[in-house]
This record gives sequence, C-alpha cells and structure tokens, in this order.
Amino acid sequence: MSILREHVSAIATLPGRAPSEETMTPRVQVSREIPDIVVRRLPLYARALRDLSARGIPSVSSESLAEAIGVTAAQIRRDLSYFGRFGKQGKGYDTQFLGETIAGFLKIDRQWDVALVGYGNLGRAITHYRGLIPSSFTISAIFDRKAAEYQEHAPGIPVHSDEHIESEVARLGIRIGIIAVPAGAAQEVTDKLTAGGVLAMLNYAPVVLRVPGHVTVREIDPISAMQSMTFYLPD
Amino acid sequence: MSILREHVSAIATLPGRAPSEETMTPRVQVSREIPDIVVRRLPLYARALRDLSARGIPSVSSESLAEAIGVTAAQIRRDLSYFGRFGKQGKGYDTQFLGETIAGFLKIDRQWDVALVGYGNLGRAITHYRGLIPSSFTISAIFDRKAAEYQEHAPGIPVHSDEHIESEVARLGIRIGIIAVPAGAAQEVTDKLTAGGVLAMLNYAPVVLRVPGHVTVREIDPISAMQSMTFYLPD
DNA sequence: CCATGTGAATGTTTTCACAGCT
DNA sequence: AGCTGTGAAAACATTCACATGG
Repeated sequence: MSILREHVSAIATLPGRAPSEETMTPRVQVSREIPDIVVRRLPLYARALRDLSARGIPSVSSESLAEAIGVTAAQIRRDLSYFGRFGKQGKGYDTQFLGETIAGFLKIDRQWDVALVGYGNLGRAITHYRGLIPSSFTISAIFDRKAAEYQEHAPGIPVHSDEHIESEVARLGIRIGIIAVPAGAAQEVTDKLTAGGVLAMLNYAPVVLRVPGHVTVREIDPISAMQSMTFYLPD
Repeated sequence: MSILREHVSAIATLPGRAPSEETMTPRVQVSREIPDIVVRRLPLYARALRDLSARGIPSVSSESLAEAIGVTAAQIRRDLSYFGRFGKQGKGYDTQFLGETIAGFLKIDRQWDVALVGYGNLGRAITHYRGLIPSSFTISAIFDRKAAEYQEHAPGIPVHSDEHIESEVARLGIRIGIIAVPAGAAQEVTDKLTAGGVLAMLNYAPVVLRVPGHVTVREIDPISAMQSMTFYLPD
C-alpha cells in the first residue's frame, strides 16, 4: 500500500526530469526504486484501465492490455511488479481495481490546484481545455505580465501579474505549475514558482529550465518533436 | 556542476515511434543505424548552436554546449559521432557550421508544409503560434469536421471538411500532419492522412494511433506528463 | 489449461577514461 | 594544454521463457 516514491535519476533533455536523489530525504523506504520511465507509463495504464472498466470489462490480461496500449505484455507485467502483485493467474487483472490502484500510486485520485503562467494563445487554450479537470487538475491561478489586459477573458479564474506569483502560489499552497510564456521569460517565472513552493512544472517554453533537485520538470516541445520526425522523411 | 541535474535516461516506448525497420527503404541513408533517441536530441543541439551562433560565439566545446543544453559532454560527443567528426581537438566545434550541418541531417534546412486536423481551441492555438514558421513548418491546410463554421477564422489558410483530407493532402504533397481532434476521431483522421501520403504525425489526442510501419508518430501528451509528476509530490 | 511474476538473457544507452591530434 | 572521438565498461531497460498457482 505504502508505495513511497523513490526517485531515479533523471532526464536531462528530452522528456523531463524527475526529482534528483541528492536533495531527497533518505526516509523510511518501503519500496524498491521505481525507474522514472516506468512512472511515465503509469498514466497510460491508468487511462486504458479506466476505459476498459467504463466499458464494463471486468478483467484483462497483460496480453490484451498491451495490445490496447501499444506496448508488450512483458513490459506491463514487469512495470507492475515494481509496485506489487495485482493479477490472478489464469485470469488477468481486475480492471477497476488495478486502475484505481495505479491512480492511487500516481496520486491522481484527488484534485490538484495548478498555477498557469502565461495567458497568451497557448495559455488560453490550456485554460479552456476541459480534459484537464477529469484528469485531476484544476487551474486555480493564472499569471501574466499583462494581467489587467486579460483579466476579463479568464473564466472565473483570477489573473494576477507576475510579481504576485510567489506570494499567491504560496498562499494557495499550489504545487504544480504550467509554464506557457515565451522562452525569454521562462527561467524567471520558474524561479518565482519555485520560490512559492511549486514542486512540479510542465514547461512549454523551448528552454532548459534550471531547477533545484527536488523539483520535477517535464518538457512539452512539439517543435523538437516535429523536427526530429523530418529526419525520417524522404527529401 | 550546477543544480541542474545531469543524467540521462532513455525513453523507449513512451513518446512516439520512429518508422520501424521492416518497412524502411534500405537506401544509402545513415539513418538506419542511428538510434531514435539520438535523433530526438538533435533539435536541441541545433537550437542551442543556432543561438550561440546568433550571439556571435564562433566555437564551443562539448563541455559548454552540454552545460547550455543540460546533458553531458560525453553524450554530445557520442551522439555526434554517429554522423561523423565535426570538432577540432583542443578547440571544439564551429557553432555555425555544426548548427547548419545538424539542421541538414534533420532536413529542417527547408520549409515543410503541414496539414492540421482539428480547428478547435487547440488547433487555433497551433495555427497562431508564430514559432512554427522559423522552425521549418508552415500550416498549409486545415481540416475540421465543421469546416464551414470556422472558415472565417483561419488566417489565409483554407479550411476543408474532413472528407477532403486524403485528396487535398495528396494534391499538395503534404508529408506532415498534426492531429488536434478529440480522442474519438483521431484514428479515423490518421487513416485519412496516411491514405493521402502523410509520413509523419504529431498527435495531440490521448490515444494510441495505429499506423503503417513507415509512418512516424510523436505523441504530445501533457496530461500524462502531469499525471506522472504527481507521483513524486508529497501528499 | 491460462496467465502472472520474475530470474536470466539480451539489447540499448550512457558514462568512463584516455589515446591522439591541434 | 585542451578537447575530440571512441573502445570498453557500466548502467539501464526490455524481452524471454518458465515455474508456479488459480
């Protein structure tokens, strides 16, 4: 039950960084160390299992779950084995139970407040994306250099200017930030979020963010993704 | 080293698929032997080198390039070694030359037409994102189930209905698609793009797309990214 | 039987460390 | 003296294959 989060090293470039060991408190450690790459697959499992469960399918084998997700069955079994034993031999996994269990590990069985910084085109698209809420996240504060200008547009969410990032984030106890500002402003904004106590950041800006070791960063970089695909295109 | 955590881990099955070997044309290309994970880092190198070059810095060591990007120097040297020998011992790399060379490998030294499918909030944000063009991509055709409704909004780019995806994409010779439709429509749209000759797709829908082996897919999945970060948060 | 969970094997990616060139 | 490029080693990740249990 008590899967204590354990942190692995991390990624430098591509897909984000998990919190690094050095700054972690070496607390009572119940579980084996879970590779970040496994942690990054858990949301896919959770999603597939929720879907199956919603479709009234009570159990599923690693084989057919793998088929649905596009990974191998062995990988699913191995990944799950980091957390415990959830299957029944000859039967498979209980979709609802496993789905909820994984959601618990991910801590997405609750709602998280999120601070969004940058209310331009991208920030607005994120705000209006209704898929956020069912996935456990609520944008509770928006920040923009030109707060006054955008105030009216935000749907019931207060828009503050950048100077209030630290104080507001701290006041609300927000742990998650989304960075949707231009590259040049990203590091500054990151520092303010960190100062306010944010521990996880989704970064849309095409820059490498410098963060303390206990902060997790994941990069969303569609441009890099596209540029790496053209490599495979014929001339 | 700084607070920036350096260590790298791989991302195997998570964030997209390179074209599979079986269906690749075994041409003269270097590409077959180059790990996809290396290819996915090249855009970061290209970006950093372009910036350095623009700032008038004529040469750079793997050490300081690494520091700027947030990877290790050894990794940069190893990655580059897949393509050739570009450095001068005792000196480093010529920023402009190496930047242009990598851009050449990635084929981002030219402009690519892109088909965008889905013109909702997300699609519009993508369309208005001006960072696309300098990065080599031009949205040349937009498709939406409700084409007529949105026609007026698109800035000089024709908006077609979904039935015309195959024919238009084929007519314009478009090789790259962006999928910005709801999950339920993603596979259908993908099939139409594939039928029209698209070979690379950026997928924003939270679904596993089934594509022929010669098609590259990269997933953009901010929700999964956020959900994998909450794992590391304290309760 | 069927399908899990896991040691062992294999494959991949990163890092070390240094010979060799400028 | 400084820094690349690369064999060799280490670390990491995936897959195989099967003993085990419902």
